[in-house]
Amino acid sequence: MVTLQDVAHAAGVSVATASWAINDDPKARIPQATRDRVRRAADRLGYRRNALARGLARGRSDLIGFISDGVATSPFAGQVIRGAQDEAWKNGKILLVVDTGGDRRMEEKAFEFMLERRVEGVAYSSWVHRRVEAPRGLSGVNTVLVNCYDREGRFPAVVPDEVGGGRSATRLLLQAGHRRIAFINASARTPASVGRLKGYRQALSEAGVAYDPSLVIREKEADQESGYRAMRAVMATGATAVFCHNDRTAMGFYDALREHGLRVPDDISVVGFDNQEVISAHLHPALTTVGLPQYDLGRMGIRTLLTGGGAAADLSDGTRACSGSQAGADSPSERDGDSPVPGAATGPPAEPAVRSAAVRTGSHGPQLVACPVVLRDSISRV
Amino acid sequence: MVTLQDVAHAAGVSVATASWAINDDPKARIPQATRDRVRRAADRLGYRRNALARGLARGRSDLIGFISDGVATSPFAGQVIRGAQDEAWKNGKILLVVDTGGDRRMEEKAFEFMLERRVEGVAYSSWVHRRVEAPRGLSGVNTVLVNCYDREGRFPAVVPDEVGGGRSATRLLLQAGHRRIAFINASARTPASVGRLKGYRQALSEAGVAYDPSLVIREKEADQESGYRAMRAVMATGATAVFCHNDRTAMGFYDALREHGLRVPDDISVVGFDNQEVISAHLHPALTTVGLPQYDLGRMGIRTLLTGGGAAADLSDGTRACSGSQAGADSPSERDGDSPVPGAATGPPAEPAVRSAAVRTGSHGPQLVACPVVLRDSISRV
DNA sequence: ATGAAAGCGCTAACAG
DNA sequence: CTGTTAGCGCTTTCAT
Repeated sequence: MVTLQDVAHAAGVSVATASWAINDDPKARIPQATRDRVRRAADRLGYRRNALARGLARGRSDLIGFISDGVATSPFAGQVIRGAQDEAWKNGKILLVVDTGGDRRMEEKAFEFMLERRVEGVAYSSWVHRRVEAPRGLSGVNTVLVNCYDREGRFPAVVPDEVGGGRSATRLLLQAGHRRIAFINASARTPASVGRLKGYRQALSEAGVAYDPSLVIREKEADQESGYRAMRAVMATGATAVFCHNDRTAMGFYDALREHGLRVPDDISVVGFDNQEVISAHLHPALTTVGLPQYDLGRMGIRTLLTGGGAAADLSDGTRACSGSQAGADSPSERDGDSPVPGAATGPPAEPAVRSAAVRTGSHGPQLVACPVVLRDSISRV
Repeated sequence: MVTLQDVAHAAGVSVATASWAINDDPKARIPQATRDRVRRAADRLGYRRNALARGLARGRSDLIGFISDGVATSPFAGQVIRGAQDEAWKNGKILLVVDTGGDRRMEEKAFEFMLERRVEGVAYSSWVHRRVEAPRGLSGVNTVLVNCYDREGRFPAVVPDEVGGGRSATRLLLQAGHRRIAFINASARTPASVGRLKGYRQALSEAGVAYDPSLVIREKEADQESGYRAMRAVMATGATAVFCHNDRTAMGFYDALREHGLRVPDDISVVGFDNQEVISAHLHPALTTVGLPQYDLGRMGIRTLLTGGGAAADLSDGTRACSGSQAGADSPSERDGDSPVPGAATGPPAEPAVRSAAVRTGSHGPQLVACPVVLRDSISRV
């Protein structure tokens, strides 16, 4: 293993100089010639920095912990990690990911590991948007909650804007001329069910349509079975459109419909939620739905962690703060510039993708990330 | 930040003694009393080991790199990570996960990061089972390929036993009395399409059923559309059962069937592949299918990395080597014991779950992991 | 502009 | 049985 000392020696300079050259430290004024000489020596010898030593000396690890209760469980979580990773990377940090499967014991072990590794913060994320019992052990560490929040609001949190999403979904139907719109909702009081219902009501109200409770079909779960079962009830209401709590529910609804010889969107328009691609993109006809801003949840989570707030960060790179319900329809485009990176040699690749995120930054409560509308073919004008 | 020195001081011993006590080093013979005294001092002060310093001193990081081209993309990859993580953990190691989204540039950066971190090995995994161009940079590092393999076989690899899986799927149908079994396959020559076809033929041949090429419907892709489209062709063959290349294909097939007023399994029996739960578990009727051994791929990958071979590892903990095609039907149960862990204080939680993996260990070619059969309701006896 | 040297927190000989 | 001490590889004053 070749060390900085070797490089210094080979380049005929001291280790100190070598160090400065390698990391091209701006505050060390070294002539370009020397820099190059060191660089070349390093390349020639195949030198590679030792992050352990570096971390020890600098007192920072450039590591960020990411605890998930289920990357595994869900087609969902993956994108969150992607977002988190990209943002971390952009700041010269790297993610230490642990999937605990929700196991408390594992969670604690995970903390232990991370703290020993001297992570600079930890993002605690949930598979499903929910309130969590903020695990003790988190206190004392720079923390952010992703796709979840704690009751006391002790930790900054970033979650999807369920209300805005429900509103967008309903608006889609309203804008297509529907007035009698059913809503198959889950009965458990989750952020999703409460929020989406609220959004549904807001949209109706905005459109001057009276809220009719009998149009809301409550199902215990929100899965295929529910949608399947709810179909009769929905059709009985005489609704011309239905907002399904999620894509899985919509899938079941499609099933039931087909068995009765009914068709989407001719007999009824449908909009889902979650944009679970395997389902929504491949149903017949493809399902118009509202997506979860997974990537952005991860991204904003890490950003919040790194800036210790988030609000400042939003403005700093073009992401616009909005009222929390213009959801996706017109979220601002944002180009990620090449932000300066600590330790230029380890700078991340430029992120070419243009991603968007409409974020509401309230001083109270979790940070809301807008849910984008995904237009497909399950709505017909009336 | 409290250091070992502080603890030593508080306990009235030297740092060396404190170190031994904390890590209860077996080869240091320290009276229990002293150990306890140190431990208590540590607890009292809230001491936490510094893995950076420790790693630097010991010359090992206890870090393993895991590069994925898509945790994000796929509901699949998650379980692989889980398996990898659990196995790593069991050995006192922790995973450094990077999702490159398949981007070459990012891949290289990922290597860089990992090598700087002095990972003890890297698992390079693909979202879909395929041959990969082993990225340069891997040479020189302890490596294992997961769910992929390189042409030259330079690296140890662990992949699902597609042949065995195809065979199991077909057998299921055969055992139910079917003789005319169609196979909707993807036409691209992927490990999945050639392997599953091979397995299909093997099963037929074993059952003394002649192979009839006209029963194999080739579709460009293997998605919902394909299944949907293939339905007519399948029914035209007069088959009483069909083996779909994957669950998505089966989903499309179901769709088409229903539109024609046909029913599963009365009009035709169906078996899928992949066990993509969102789909298979929730179709009507639920789809019998063959699963991908995702968790075990990850697990075996890391094990192979750690033991530098895999063969030895298999025998060492009860996993049986088999001929490579008894696939899942009767894979042995295995209980993960609490293997001894370097640095007892960081030992992983006991893994209570009983997982199984039938593995073929050939000296040539990738290590094969069996694909388990998942029985549901889409097959009827004939 | 560059070098010498003092750590960073811990481990592992080596002494006693 | 326990303490002393020399590193691990790098960063960062402080001199020069």
